[in-house]
Amino acid sequence: MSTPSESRARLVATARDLYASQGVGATSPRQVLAASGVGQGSLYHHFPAKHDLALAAISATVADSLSAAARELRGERPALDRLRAYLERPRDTANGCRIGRHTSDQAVMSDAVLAAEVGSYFSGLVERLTEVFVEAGLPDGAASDRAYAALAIVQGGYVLARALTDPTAMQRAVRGFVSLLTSVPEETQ
Amino acid sequence: MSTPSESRARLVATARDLYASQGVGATSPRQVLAASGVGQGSLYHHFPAKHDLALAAISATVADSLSAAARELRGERPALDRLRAYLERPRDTANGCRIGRHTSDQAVMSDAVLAAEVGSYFSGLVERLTEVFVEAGLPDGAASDRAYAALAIVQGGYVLARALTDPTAMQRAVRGFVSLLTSVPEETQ
DNA sequence: GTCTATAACATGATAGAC
DNA sequence: GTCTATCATGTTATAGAC
Repeated sequence: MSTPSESRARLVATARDLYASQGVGATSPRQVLAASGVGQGSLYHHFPAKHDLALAAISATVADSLSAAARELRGERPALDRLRAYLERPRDTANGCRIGRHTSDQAVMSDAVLAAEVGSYFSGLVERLTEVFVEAGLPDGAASDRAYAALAIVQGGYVLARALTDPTAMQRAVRGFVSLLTSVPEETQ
Repeated sequence: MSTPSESRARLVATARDLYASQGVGATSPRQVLAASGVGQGSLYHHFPAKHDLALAAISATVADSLSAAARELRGERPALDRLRAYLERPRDTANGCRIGRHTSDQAVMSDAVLAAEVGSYFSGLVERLTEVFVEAGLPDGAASDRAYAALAIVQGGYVLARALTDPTAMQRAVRGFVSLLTSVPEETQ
């Protein structure tokens, strides 16, 4: 950030897009160059190695996605309404989760720094979701389990939608989960 | 299958292992050669292109996993007991789902034949799971939604366990889901 | 059916001028 | 900070002998 150059910003933005649609391992520095219109020398000036570009792109996406989720999950409405809105929000099922997809990407998971970045996204989400279930009246242990389940529904929904090339797969999974949540008797909520 | 050679079988077995731990895109033919101990000429004799080896390996894994799941999900015990056993079965959370992980693998998803193979795995599982929920007394629509949810829990559980490098993440997600299933009043089951 | 050699190209990165 | 040129290595095959 010493010199917030235009090229650097374009490289990161382009990398984020390509990583979202192709993954990190399948995206070469050359592809980022071509798509961003920036020259070869610039890339290696700002990002000495592929790792550095990946770190900049992934951590920016993690930060954006985490703060968006935090915004959605707090608010005035009842806790379970916010949760439901979060689960039912439209998602880019064609590409899968921008962060979650990296769990199958060797280029990310074999790099301890990048893998930690992915981990921080999910531990952040687990925290937010657990808070919501605690606010809804669940004891800590049950709230935590349910937070993991809610997150798994979303991540698994992406997998199903991609595998079946059917965006409604995500909606069905969410509906199947939400219908259980809302039909549970008050005292066990 | 015209000539069931030893080399061919070893190549497929090695490819299946490497695909499970690294993905398809990140696994080069050379790596398969080295790990299998087979020579270069043999590979390209049996599998003219990388696609052909990938198809053989993926379809074998799909067939195995599907028939294992079908075996687990039918039987004498009550439907929801079988479902619960299926969800709680130990899984290789270190590597993720052997098939599900391919939904983030460009080498697989950009190849229509390989992508269809992945799709057939999930549509098969959805069918089996829907049957179980129908048997448990749910109307068709709700049974289908719940099948998608159950599958998403498993696939999402893999993603969480990998991201957090914590095998218990899968168990928590499953527990959060199963606790909802079993606390729902009889008439809505 | 298996071997060795090698081709054609992409990848990740460096060198040095401007 | 950006450019062009180039490099060593890996990848996906092909060729042709055995």
